[in-house]
Amino acid sequence: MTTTGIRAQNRAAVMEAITESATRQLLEVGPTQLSVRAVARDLGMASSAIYRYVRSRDELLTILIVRAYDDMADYVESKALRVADPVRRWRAIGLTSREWALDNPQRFALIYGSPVPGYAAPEDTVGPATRIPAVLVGILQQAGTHAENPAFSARVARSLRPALGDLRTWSDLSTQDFSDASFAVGVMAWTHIIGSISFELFGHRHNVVGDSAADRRVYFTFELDVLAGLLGLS
Amino acid sequence: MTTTGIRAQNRAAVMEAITESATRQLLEVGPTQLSVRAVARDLGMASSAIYRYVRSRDELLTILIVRAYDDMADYVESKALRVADPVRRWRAIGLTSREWALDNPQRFALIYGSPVPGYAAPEDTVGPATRIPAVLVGILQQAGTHAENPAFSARVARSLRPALGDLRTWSDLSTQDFSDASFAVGVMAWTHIIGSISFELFGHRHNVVGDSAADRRVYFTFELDVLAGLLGLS
DNA sequence: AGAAAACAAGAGCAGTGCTCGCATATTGTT
DNA sequence: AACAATATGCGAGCACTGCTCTTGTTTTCT
Repeated sequence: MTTTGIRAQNRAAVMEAITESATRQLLEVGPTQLSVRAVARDLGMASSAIYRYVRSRDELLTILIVRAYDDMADYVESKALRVADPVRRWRAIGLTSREWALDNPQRFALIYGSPVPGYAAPEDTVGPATRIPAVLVGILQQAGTHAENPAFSARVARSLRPALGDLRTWSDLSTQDFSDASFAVGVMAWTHIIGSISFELFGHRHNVVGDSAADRRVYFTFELDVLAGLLGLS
Repeated sequence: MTTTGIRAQNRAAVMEAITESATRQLLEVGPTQLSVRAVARDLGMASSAIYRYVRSRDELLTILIVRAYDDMADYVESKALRVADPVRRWRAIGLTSREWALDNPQRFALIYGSPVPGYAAPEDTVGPATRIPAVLVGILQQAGTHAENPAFSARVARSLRPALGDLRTWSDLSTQDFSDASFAVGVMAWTHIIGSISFELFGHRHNVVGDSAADRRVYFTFELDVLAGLLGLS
């Protein structure tokens, strides 16, 4: 095994130190101001040495993106999977997602704000990015097909179904436990959670919802309840 | 009048040339890569001369932000205000907002993505930013209080009302034409429009909704219809 | 006409991402 | 054990960035 080699061990340690220092800088100055040279200074090594471990600044940001997705999913799962009731689990997903975002605004902006690298979302990110939505899918499966609102179930059957992605990507269960309508509304619900948090974090709630933390939380909870109705959970 | 002075005229012309060149660069390379020096090069002037017209790079970005808000509102208003029927006007707001965003992804990211300057959203931006929501508020006023869904009207009266901003900021009409519940759901609707467009533009619809432009449009229209039901418009 | 203000240009500072050549230290192979 | 291949670290350097300061010129106001 090469893992016992001095070099391999050291490499892993340095790699960890780089991401750790970069994460710390990210929290302080934000994604746009994150500097490879500053990370090198922080670690006491030459700036050129960093490039032995990280191909470019964009690759460093990609690493931070993956870690942010995973950390957020860890946090949300640790709280939401405790509660079994579908409605309460749904609310837990929303509230803990928002909590994590308020505690890590720069990291939230990194993953859900405007993409900082050119445009390519590397494949490494899709797995961690879908962990929380996967929990939401589980709720909808558990709750059954109650989201079959006649108002749009006809529309779904007619034209929406072919526009949706493959449901089997998201679950091993048969599709009869998880209708297209539920999936369509579930995507809406997740979109709204992230959209609302983004609005709050990026300053678009000014003069719309009260500025206090309590007001913001009340309104967000209201949104979760409306969405629960849409999901057929209430 | 100083406007007839050679210098004042020239200053206005240079100012316009700067923002015009900056906008062009914004479309090409995005907000993060926008460079003051490149604008100066494009205009054939020394880089230091730009700072006679623009205090800093952030101020230049703020100018572009205001223009983006205004251009988007111009476009949406020019289409949506043509149709009188509330439901159709609502759909027009959503569809034309998305159209503008797809045609101007970098400018959309500039105003609705992660804030590029430190954190301060200058006061100059709140006016242009609320033009489209104001149209939406007009629809809700015209449609009356049909959004009084009993499911959450009680909740609104109980705890949500004090968390909302002052309605009078948004309209001259009396509040009896425009309930708190309508306002609360209206904010949700606008939040969702921007959130959904952001998801689509920033790559979060991968493997969720089909990749074709037609699929994306079908799903977005579905969202608009669901929201119309929420708004009490359908 | 002369003072005051506005403007343009260049040099320069401190910082950035990234590359290249060179020295050193650790590996794998004869 | 000796040697070659490889991995790592360092410093210099390139081209770029935002921004400031000084110097000289042009327009405006008194």
